[in-house]
Amino acid sequence: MEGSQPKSQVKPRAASLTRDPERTRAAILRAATAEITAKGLTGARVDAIAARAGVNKRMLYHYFGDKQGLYLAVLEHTYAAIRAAEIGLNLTELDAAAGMRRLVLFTWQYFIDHPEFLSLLATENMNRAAYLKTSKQIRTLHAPLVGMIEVLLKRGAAEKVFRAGIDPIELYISIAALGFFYMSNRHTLSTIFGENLSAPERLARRGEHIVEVILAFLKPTKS
Amino acid sequence: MEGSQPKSQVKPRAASLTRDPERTRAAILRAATAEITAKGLTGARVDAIAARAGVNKRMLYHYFGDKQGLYLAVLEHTYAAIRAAEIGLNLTELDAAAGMRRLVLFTWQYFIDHPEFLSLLATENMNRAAYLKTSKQIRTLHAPLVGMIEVLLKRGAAEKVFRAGIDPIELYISIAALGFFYMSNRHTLSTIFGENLSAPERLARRGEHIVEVILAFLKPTKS
DNA sequence: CTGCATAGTAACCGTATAGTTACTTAACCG
DNA sequence: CGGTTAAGTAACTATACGGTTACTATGCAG
Repeated sequence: MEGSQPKSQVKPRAASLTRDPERTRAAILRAATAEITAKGLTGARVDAIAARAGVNKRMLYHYFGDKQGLYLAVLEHTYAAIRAAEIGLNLTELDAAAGMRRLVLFTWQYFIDHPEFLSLLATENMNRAAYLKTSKQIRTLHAPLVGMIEVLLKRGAAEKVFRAGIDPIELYISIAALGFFYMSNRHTLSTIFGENLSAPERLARRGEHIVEVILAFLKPTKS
Repeated sequence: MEGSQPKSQVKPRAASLTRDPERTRAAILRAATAEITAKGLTGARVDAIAARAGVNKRMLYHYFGDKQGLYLAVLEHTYAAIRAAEIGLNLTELDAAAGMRRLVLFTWQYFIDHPEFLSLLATENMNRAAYLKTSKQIRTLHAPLVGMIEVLLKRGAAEKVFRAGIDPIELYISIAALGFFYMSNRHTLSTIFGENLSAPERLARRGEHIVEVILAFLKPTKS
């Protein structure tokens, strides 16, 4: 352990000193995501991002132009990540109700696992979606869950286990809302109610609650 | 209109030049609320707040200590306002289902009318509720809607129009979530879906959707 | 009617911050 | 292998920003 290896000193510090644009770019993006989602766009400091990434500040400007360009890259990267995860969801083997349950729980779990996505959306909505509107990339990334919901609704209606005439976008918003609000506002809610809403058992309970609410809404009225 | 009144010139400019601590304080608070809810705490500029309020910047420090003190005052004032509105809600004359409908629509309408409340909560959650936790005032301001929901749930269960065993806090969070998320994320959602979610008819439709979702969840299962 | 506390003004200040300049060094291509 | 391009560094800069200093004016208590 304490011995030095005089033999193979060809590139002892190569891994960290060798130039590697992709790694540097990725490190900046990671650091920026952490800093911006923790402090917001205006609260984030470019010096802090550079320090966190372990790169010279100049590199942020080299790769991303300016702070706003970096923010846009973070936004696009984060949206691309959730879209990719959504596309990985396969519901074809399940019946309509089980498929809907899986879709709802998938969404809920994604929010639990990716608080940075919630923070970033909050930040971008404070900006009135100004950056999102400029991103052609994100606007071509259609939300696949809406399409999946549409299919489930049709199948469910055919199987007579769901009501007909439900708007998939309205439903998608509700599924997202029930999880998003709980997670994104967990700090104020926990304070107001004097309960720790982030406790694992509380999160599991919330997931079941959301499923119940959505399935109750979809259930045909026996009249 | 154009004539001057030479008679009563005792205090011609009195209203704007006379000292008036309460009015000045209120003007600062109003301006700070607008600036902070538009830009966030870190994005808000004390010079902008002073200019908007039409007062000397020094006065912000005179009345509120520093920027953080001003933010806390905005937070407390905004929470006090919603609590006051909630207390004004009277559901005693309605049956359980009608009462629940009114409570849900009241919450929804409050979010529509008070976007500053939504922005401020988003900002405070980015702060991980750090300021809320320091405010004894807000923490003594219990959410009255939870109590009202509890009463409605009991009455509804007795009338056999609601299921039994529903947690009022979980339900409160869901009622808030279905409206809050839609409004607070309306900019990104409108962009993604290419629809204007802020259109009045869309808001009305959303209100009815939320009522439907909540009442379906409360409905007893005929099994 | 005066003097003292408080409301209010204007100019100022230190520093934090986004962004730049001027330069060096590695890598790759012909 | 040499030279052009891109990756990377260090030091710097202009300014925006939160906060302060030093002062003036008002109004009310005694």
